[in-house]
Amino acid sequence: MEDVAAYAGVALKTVSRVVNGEPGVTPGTAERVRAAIDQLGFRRNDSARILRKGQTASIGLIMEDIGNPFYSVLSRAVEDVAREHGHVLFTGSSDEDPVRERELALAFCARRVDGLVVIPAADDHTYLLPEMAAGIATVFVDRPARLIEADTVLTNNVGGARDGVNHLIRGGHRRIGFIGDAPRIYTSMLRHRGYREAMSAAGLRVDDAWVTMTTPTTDSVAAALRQMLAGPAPVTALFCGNNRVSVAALRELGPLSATLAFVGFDDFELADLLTPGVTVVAQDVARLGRVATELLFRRLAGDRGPAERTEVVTELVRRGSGEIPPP
Amino acid sequence: MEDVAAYAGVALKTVSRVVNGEPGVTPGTAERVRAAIDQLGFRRNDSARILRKGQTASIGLIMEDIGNPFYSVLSRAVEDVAREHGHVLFTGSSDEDPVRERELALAFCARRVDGLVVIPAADDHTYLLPEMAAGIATVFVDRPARLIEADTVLTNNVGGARDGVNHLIRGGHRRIGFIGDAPRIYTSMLRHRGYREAMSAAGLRVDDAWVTMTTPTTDSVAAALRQMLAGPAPVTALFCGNNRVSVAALRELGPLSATLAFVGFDDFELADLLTPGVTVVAQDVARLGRVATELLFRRLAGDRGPAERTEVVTELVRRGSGEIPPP
DNA sequence: CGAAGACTTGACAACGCTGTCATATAATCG
DNA sequence: CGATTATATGACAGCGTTGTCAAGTCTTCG
Repeated sequence: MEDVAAYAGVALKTVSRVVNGEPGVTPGTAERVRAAIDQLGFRRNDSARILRKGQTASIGLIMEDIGNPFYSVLSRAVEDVAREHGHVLFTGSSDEDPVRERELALAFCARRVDGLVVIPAADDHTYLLPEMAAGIATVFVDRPARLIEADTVLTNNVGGARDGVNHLIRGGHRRIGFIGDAPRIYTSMLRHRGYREAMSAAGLRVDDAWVTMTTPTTDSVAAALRQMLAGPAPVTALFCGNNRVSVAALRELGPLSATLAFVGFDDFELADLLTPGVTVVAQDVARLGRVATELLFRRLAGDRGPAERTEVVTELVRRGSGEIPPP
Repeated sequence: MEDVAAYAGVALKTVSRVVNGEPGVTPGTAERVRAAIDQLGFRRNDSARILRKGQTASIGLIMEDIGNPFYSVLSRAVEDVAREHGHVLFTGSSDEDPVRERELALAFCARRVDGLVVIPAADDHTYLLPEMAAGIATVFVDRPARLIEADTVLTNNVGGARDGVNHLIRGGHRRIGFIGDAPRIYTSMLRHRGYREAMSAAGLRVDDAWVTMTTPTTDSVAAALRQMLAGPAPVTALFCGNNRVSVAALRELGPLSATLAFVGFDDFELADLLTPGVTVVAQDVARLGRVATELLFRRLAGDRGPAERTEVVTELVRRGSGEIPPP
């Protein structure tokens, strides 16, 4: 900037004014400065600007895995809102590892992001308290913060699962299986609860052999299916707790999927192309990201109200697999 | 940091030493400083550090749309390599818009990222020359840079498309259709070339009605299919230029997909679950991202060789749809 | 024509950190 | 025990901006 100033024969500050479009510079002078900038290929160093202003115009997003379509769609929604506010976006994948989540969060905070959107993996977020006290706005998405008060945007997990299971019950099913992700995962736990609630509200018994909750692998899902389909009273319908589980189960079921009624939590691409089409409880992932990020920017704009908790509703999308009648 | 120093009764510089784990601090002093840090909730301000050191330990990734699984997988690979090198990652979606790509690139550069991984949309990248001259390493992925010399990592598009079409030809097909994305897109253009090459190498004629290249929409793909399946000599096989086109075509084909041989460029989730399973020319997207980012860090480590151009090979994955014989 | 006001421009400090170099203290050795 | 060396600590400048305030120039109007 000093070089530009010298080249244009003005003071440093005048260059700063031109660069930032501040008023009070004669058109002629401004033109000379711009020419010098072009000539010298000058670009403002935002690091210095950030240091001086204390505002980075950036936010951080921490999720489980950006490679997973669920999070990538969410990520895009967050990016769009950030962009509307002139912010750029840091992204990081925690792989469900609390240590890594913390590392990422602190790395972003050290870079003085203005705010943080977190899909939490940790079960203790007190490590964020000093950062939040220091003014870094934080919104939690998809799962709530643990041990601290914070803004949260969630899907209606219990209600959605209940809707899905009720759909099967209305179809005449009485023996319905459930395969979910590991129970320590918040959404997994709630969807399981929704399943139990729907069953018990309909006066239906749940056999232990019908329920499996674990990180889904080919083997674990195959075992779960064997277990619930064996014996004299096999399940006639299956509810899956998320899209990874659904896909694994459908893969394992193979041709059997034509006769076993199926509903999954989470929509996924091509669900409509399979035969039969896969009935799902769809979450509006983009909306989740959008709502959360808009809340974040409301905070950044100065909203100091108490922590908010928003729920985004789900939608039952019927495609055929949920409408298979019991044998 | 000054507060911490005062609290611990040492000089600023000593705090700096402790924070950075520099040698030459008595254990007792270090302990006192650490206590003060905890007490005051101090966190180093990386903005200042960056300004001082001139190194941001961050890289930027610009792609078409992080919400698209292709890019999100790539993004994850880039993130992993960045992490191995202790860098954080900015991401941004250009939506194929040259202006937006440029804005993002310059925004990242202004924040003084150490390097840039770009999946280009623009057809002129000279705007990056000053930045590259200023030392920002840049690697282009999936498509080459335009009008400048730069490191590039590409998929073997022509060869992959040729392989896919040859597979159909070996299956006995002589009338093979092609639906690709808009011809201005680099990969689209090359895959089209591969299709033409394979056909002409086999001495097969290509009817104009068999080829459509445009941004895929439900309507455009439906029209393309109608056109190539009408008349006395309809195509007996179809090759699609990317996964979006493939999915749209499969959706439009419906039950017809059981009789029309099909191969698509790009793998996609659940391709194995459809009936028949979808044969694809798979690119190793994660590898693409990994190779590119490793190249970037080689540059950052000081490698000043001439611009490199690497190709990543494709793999034909047979699942059934490509093995349907001609009627 | 002189004073008040409006506008343009510039000098300088400060943001929070790290690198350099100087100084004070402790350890080592002939 | 004094001289030398190793070690621990601190003072200070400077990274490239922007905010503050003062100074200079040009209008305007009584």
